[in-house]
Amino acid sequence: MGHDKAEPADRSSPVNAGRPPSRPTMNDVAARAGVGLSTVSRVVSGDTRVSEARSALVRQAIRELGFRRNDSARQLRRGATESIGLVIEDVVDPFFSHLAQAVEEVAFARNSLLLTSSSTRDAQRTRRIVLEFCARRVDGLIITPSESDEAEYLREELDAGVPMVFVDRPPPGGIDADSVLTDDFGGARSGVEHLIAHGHRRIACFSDRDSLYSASERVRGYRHALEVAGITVDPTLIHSATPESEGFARALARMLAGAEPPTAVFAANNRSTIVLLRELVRHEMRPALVGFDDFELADAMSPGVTVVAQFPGEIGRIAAEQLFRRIDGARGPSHLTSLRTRLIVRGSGEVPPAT
Amino acid sequence: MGHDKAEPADRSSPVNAGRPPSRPTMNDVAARAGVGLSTVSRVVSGDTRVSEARSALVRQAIRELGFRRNDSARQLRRGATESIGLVIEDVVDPFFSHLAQAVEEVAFARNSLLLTSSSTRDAQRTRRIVLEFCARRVDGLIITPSESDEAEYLREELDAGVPMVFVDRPPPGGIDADSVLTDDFGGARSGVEHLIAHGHRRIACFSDRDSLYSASERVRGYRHALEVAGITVDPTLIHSATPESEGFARALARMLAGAEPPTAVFAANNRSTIVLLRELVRHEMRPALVGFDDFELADAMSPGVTVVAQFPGEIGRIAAEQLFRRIDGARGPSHLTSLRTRLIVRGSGEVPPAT
DNA sequence: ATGAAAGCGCTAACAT
DNA sequence: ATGTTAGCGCTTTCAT
Repeated sequence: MGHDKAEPADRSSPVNAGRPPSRPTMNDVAARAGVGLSTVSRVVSGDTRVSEARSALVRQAIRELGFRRNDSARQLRRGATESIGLVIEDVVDPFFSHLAQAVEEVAFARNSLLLTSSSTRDAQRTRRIVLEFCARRVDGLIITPSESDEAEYLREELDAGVPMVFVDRPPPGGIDADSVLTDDFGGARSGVEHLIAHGHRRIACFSDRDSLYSASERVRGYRHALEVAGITVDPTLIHSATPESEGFARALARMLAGAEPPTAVFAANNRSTIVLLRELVRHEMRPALVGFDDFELADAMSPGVTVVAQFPGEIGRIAAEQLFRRIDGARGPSHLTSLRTRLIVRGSGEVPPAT
Repeated sequence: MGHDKAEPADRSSPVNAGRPPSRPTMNDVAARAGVGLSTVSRVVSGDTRVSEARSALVRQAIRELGFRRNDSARQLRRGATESIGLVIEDVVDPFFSHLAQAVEEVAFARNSLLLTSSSTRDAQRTRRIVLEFCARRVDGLIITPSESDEAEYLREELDAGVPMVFVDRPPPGGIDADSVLTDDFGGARSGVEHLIAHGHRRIACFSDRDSLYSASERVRGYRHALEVAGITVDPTLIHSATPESEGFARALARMLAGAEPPTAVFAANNRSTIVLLRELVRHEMRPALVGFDDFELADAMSPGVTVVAQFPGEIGRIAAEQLFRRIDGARGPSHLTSLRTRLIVRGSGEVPPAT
């Protein structure tokens, strides 16, 4: 006696040794504990309407068998997965990892599992990830849309009842959904105004591809600040391309070697800032610099780097909370949340123009 | 005609407007296409043994209905989820985000979904995440064990047939499983030897809590390097605590203000390096510095920061590949993979001792 | 090539 | 308080 129980025949039999030993089910537990199936279900689900005696019996059997509820079955039956999906561009980018961290905290507190995947800025990949998440029947989605997202499949899923919140960029293709964004225009404007206030008139701008919402907004803010100050925008001082690309360093070198080199640089995103910092060290040049998006060690550089800080953690937290509100059934019109930036003065933005 | 099909009664009915409109199933598709259920299943699963005519019919119906296969049902039936779980400490830490990125790439290439959660170095949370992943029946797990992991539940899951690979630290509690680690001892030793070679004899060491495997290994490497060089280890020059803690900056200040201040500092992890860099800038002190683990902008500091680089991406890639080998049925004895570090010389480690 | 039917492991009525 | 039963939506024999 002791182990001649209702074990499925294939478990730990020599012939089957080492094969995926299909795990015990609630039925196995019920048999072992000598109770009904639903009693087991109740105990596992924390339903209180079970006598202490039977409950103990069940818990005992669970322990002996190493039972773990199969969530696939639970999800199928209940029609909800208690999970949400997050599509970001790149986990390695601190902006997105902070965003993801905040979303994870909210999800964790709600007992929801977070599925995160990186689109690597590839619209095809974004699409594949979103559809995969939907096939897994996530309760909702938080998405950083890729620049060229054709919105059709998103709209379909939205119509099918999957709540979505878009972050860092507005919903693509005029989709009507919640979104949480940084005030890119205002932030860029304030950063450039800061440089102007310190006497600069030749200010270069290094952004990202113009097809990216945030990139183009920031360039717009840059232009606006100049115009308001009565400074003519010089297009040769604007470089819009992926910071990782070859041309970036070359564009900088060209500007610095020009007839009227810029005395200040506005780096419109964290990767631009880093590339520029590296290049400026190499060239031993020290123009004034303001970066968009704060970064670790900005205060340990010499001089410290003045930045327009945005708040990725806040974006993530607000987006997740809004998403759960929708999941809980909130029906109102879609929200657009725009987050103010904050200028953090550290030294690099206050360097006066070289005379 | 046109929409009087076999729709479940509750879909898009006025009374139910806006409620989770339960999505169409394969049955709905079959009815609409006028074919059998299994034909739909075959088409969706890419089974070729379906006539082109019927296949087209099915795909048409799928499009019209916006059908997406319910993976919960599929998983339940098939007994596999095509997903793996990854438990890291903190997504925001570049070490872990690079690790996660590499795992994601391998999983993506295998059509497996990656579930990532952060333990925040909390053993309870680690446990909850692991059990959650197991309830979802992930095909396998990659785990950074928390320092105080009691290994029992891990062993149980392992015995239940869940493949596991441990990263950055060996399997806890003598569990017999694959692992992928950095050569922490050797790396620390080489970093400290580099400082010694540049004439330093008073070398401080800032590590993490000693209960962390990698932290204690690195301190061991530090001690070993000193001993081999015939330098007496001064315990007042060793600080082992979470870099985020209050005491860290104070410990540094105390050492620098001491009778025989260190002329060099060994920072045993990336967060220590960053905290130290910040503090040294504040104090305007420039002792020689070697950090363990490379970081962005290490080359843009002045001087550039010399580091013992480890390769989190490699760790992640190797761990994921090993995991999938196990998932595919590989049965051999467990592997321990140890990755060499590389010293990257940038300036801060070559500062001579102050005279 | 196609369809009918069984059943994966669970939850939620519905009995008792 | 407890047990019985009917599915959730899919895959997979097994017939045809």
